[in-house]
Amino acid sequence: MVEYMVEFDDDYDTDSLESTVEDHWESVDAYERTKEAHADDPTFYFLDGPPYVSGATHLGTGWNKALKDQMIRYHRMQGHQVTDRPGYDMHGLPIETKVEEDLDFETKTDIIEFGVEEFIERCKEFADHYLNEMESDFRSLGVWMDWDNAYRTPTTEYIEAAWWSLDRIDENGLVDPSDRVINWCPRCQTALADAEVEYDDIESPSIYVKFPLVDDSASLVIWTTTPWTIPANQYAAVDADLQYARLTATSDDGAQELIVAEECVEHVVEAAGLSDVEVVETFSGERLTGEKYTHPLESHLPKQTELHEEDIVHRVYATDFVTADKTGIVHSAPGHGEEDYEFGKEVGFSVFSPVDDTGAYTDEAGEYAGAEVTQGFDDGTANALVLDDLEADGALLASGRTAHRYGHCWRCDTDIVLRATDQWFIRITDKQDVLLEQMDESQWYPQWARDNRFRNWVEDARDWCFSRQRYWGIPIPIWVPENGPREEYITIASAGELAERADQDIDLEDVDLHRPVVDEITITEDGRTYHRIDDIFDVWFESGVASLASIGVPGDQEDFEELWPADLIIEAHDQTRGWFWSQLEVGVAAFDEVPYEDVIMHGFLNDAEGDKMSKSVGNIVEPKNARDRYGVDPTRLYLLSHNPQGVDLDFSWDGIEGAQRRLNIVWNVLQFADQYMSIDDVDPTSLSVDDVELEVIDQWILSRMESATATMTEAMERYDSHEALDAVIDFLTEDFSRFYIQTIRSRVWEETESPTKQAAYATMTRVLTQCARLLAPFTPFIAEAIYQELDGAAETVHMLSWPEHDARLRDAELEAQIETLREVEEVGANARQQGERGRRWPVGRVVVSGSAEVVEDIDALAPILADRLNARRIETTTGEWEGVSWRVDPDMSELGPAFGQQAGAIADALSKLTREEFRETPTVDVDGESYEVDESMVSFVRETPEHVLSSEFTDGAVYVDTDRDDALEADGYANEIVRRVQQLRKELDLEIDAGIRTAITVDDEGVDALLNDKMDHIATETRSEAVVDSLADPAASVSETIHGVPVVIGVEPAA
RNA sequence: GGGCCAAUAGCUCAGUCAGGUUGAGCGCUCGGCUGAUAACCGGGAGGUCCGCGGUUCAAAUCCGUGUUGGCCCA
Repeated sequence: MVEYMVEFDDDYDTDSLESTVEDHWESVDAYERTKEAHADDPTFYFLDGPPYVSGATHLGTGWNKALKDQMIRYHRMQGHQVTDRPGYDMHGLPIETKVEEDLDFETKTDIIEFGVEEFIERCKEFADHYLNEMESDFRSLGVWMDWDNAYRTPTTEYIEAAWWSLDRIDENGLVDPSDRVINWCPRCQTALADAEVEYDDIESPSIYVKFPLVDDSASLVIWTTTPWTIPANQYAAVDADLQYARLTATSDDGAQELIVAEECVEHVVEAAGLSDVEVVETFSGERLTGEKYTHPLESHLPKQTELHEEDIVHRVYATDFVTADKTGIVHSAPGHGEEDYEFGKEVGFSVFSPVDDTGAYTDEAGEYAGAEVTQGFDDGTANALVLDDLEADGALLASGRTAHRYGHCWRCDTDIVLRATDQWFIRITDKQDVLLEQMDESQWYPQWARDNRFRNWVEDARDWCFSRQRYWGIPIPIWVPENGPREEYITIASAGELAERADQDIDLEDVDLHRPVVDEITITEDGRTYHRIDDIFDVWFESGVASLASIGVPGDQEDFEELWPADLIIEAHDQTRGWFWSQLEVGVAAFDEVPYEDVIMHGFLNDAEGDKMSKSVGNIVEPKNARDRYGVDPTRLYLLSHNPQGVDLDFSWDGIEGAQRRLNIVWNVLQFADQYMSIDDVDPTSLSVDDVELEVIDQWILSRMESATATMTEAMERYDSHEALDAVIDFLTEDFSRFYIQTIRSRVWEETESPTKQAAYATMTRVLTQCARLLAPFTPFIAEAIYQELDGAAETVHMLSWPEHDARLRDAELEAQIETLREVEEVGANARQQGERGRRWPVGRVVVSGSAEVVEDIDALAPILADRLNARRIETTTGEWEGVSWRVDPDMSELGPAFGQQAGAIADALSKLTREEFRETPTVDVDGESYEVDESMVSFVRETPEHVLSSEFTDGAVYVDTDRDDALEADGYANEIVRRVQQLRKELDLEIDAGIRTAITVDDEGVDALLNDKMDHIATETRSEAVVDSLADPAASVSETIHGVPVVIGVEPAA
């Protein structure tokens, strides 16, 4: 017996198998050995996209990591030293808000009172906690990454990557301190990136407000859903080319003289309930430009009176953002609207934004100071106060409510406020041509993700506001002069540089560069003292530097030269606008280069109904649920069998169960080989297919394996990994288990040593050990088990190389022959079934008719076919079977082009003909018209003769002759008896090679006589040392009627 | 409101690029086979190829449009 290093159960028990394999990996340091094995190979920089560490992982994250693990393992096996540091995104507002919730905080003030240092410590603890949970989930899915060396955003290493990148971007002249309108969360008191704003339908005021013109008796009518922005109004916008109308009308408030877009008159009349409407004149928007108006709330807003004095304020401007919607005139508040702001800047407005960080009006808002700016209607809020005054002052033409989409903070759901604030920007729009060019340098799988989705996004890109007014993040390394201006800022590229230039002593070994520590550091140069700005980085900027941080840049410039940019990244399609983008932005802004070469963009894992998995719905499947129920390999097989390129996956437990079933077959195949080699005391490592006499079926399975290997390699190279996985699983189940193993059973069941057995063992060993390697990237546990069971020379299968294609073993002709054989077998089985002839009962002959090729193939393989169909003889003929009649089968693909609309009717007529009739007169009459049909437009199908059962296949037909004689009957009865004895052996739980004594009583003289000659055969097949008339006290027995003949069988173990 | 992706058997998916009577696996059902197998083999039932319109002799496939779901954006 061979001593195996690792012992496995006979059954496919994933729990025990996986823990056995894990123990083995640990005991031999399999992961470390694997990396060592590739230490001198060419490098391959795989970059892990860092998942965000808050809350539990769901199986979609598991899918992502399984895909990564699969590619890492594959590239290693292909001879690469693969970078495999996992990453974690640990900073940011989500964690801050969770910690705030834990501490019952309401606002930022609470944090300051609590102490920033302590708060940051809590955030770190929170992040570490979830990091550990996630890591354990990932590891439990068999993912091999460098867990002890993960890159994490709060480390000094990572912070330096961000600092260094910003410094580079600044050198490129793209850093821009600027006040701009941004999304602001009043609760979190910070700017939000566009990506951090979520939209929902809410109800808001919908109001029509009159702006009385100064040099005209009419009023402009504007429409808005944000009454609170009216106190900040500075101008009104129209479209120069749009037609506007002056109308007179009567409302509840009396006579009105109004100006709105001509197309909007009807709408306004209806909304305001106007009567006696008369359009006095129409004119282009151009004519309105320059008109001065009076702010409708001027009496409540001393600041507006002041602004009114400025010539440019409270005038009408022609802009390109006005459409003929609602009134066709837009009230513009540059402090609170992005387009309003951009245009206002061009004209030269000084921005007026009377809203503070908490979302309350400032003193500049006059009597409204302190009121809360929200989208609601509550008493005392800005909207309510403004509405009341507009109405009281007669400026409110109409007021209602409207449901529309409005943004809220992704973390705390607070309605966002658009507001102009001092922020820091990267002017990425300056680089748009480089962005597009570099985007095209990367290869995306699927390609449409790049050419449609991503391009669309990049073309619409806006400048990047990277500053955030929060705590838990990388501090922005910008120091500004104490008394301004902030445009004269300096940037710091590393901790070392900071230590050199700082006024304070900094212990580089020990310093934590987070707030508040870094806030205290000042720099004094040339007589000026600089203080750090309070802001931290947008977390997307952090993720954008991952390609640097994960290889230790800027500290490790050597790796930067050698590895960067990354060879491959793999994330889901939500990252088009996320990490794929933030990386491109940083890469281009800092280095004019895209930081990744290949991108696999996979889909989302949705629930069984196709709906998003979400915590609130409660339909989340966690990795450990799947692992506990079906095991890691089945879960991975299920996930990895799906297209990894852009397509969503609807989760199903049945799918995992199906995967488990397929692996069960793989396991059984291993057990089969293992069992017989053990009985024969054969050491699989001593066998080689080069040293045995291979039979044709052995050659075939080896050829098929090489074909599958080639298919896999080719599919993997274009990242169609699911096709690769399908190929090996298909090979193992369809070809190896269902065909090869079935075919060789009689060869290995023989008790004596034989060359044919050696050939089968050598073949099975070769197939299984190679498949262990082919399975390794996908189902690492069962792959290891197979390898250790049959070889085990290396510590782990995962350190071995991907199988190279062995052309010597390929035989395309033989594969085609067997393909034909299987087709013939299938239709033969079909014919047999029609004849109700069970497979234990042999038939006299099977005739195969078909093309010369089919006949040649079948002749070459006749013994195998005879065995599988249980037929005495296989006959072949290229001619036709006597008595077979033929009818005409029209070919629509030919008739269609030839006869157009008549094709259908012609086909109907043709199908009524026999072949003879057709050949005699190849014409049909349809609607009195006669059509001549060429024979190439039809084919002929067999009419089966009644006494022979037949079935057709592509290139021929199979006829099963069910005539029987005594010899055939004898074989049938013998097979039935053998089968029952085997069943009894099994019931007795005998060793597979144990001897027995068997008693057979047949209560039918004729059949009994027939069986006389078969007793030796029965004895051999059942390992019976003796077949006797009766046993006094059989250990097991069965009494049954076989084809109407009562039979009693008894079995006992041989002495 | 916009961009992208998807919709085919009860379920999960091929087939769509390149038009020619839709396939597989699972499930169901009937039968067969079995000393590797909780496995396997064969037959059968099961389809408005999401709807509508167009192009064409011919559309699951191409075009237009709508619906539903997903991702992203506004």
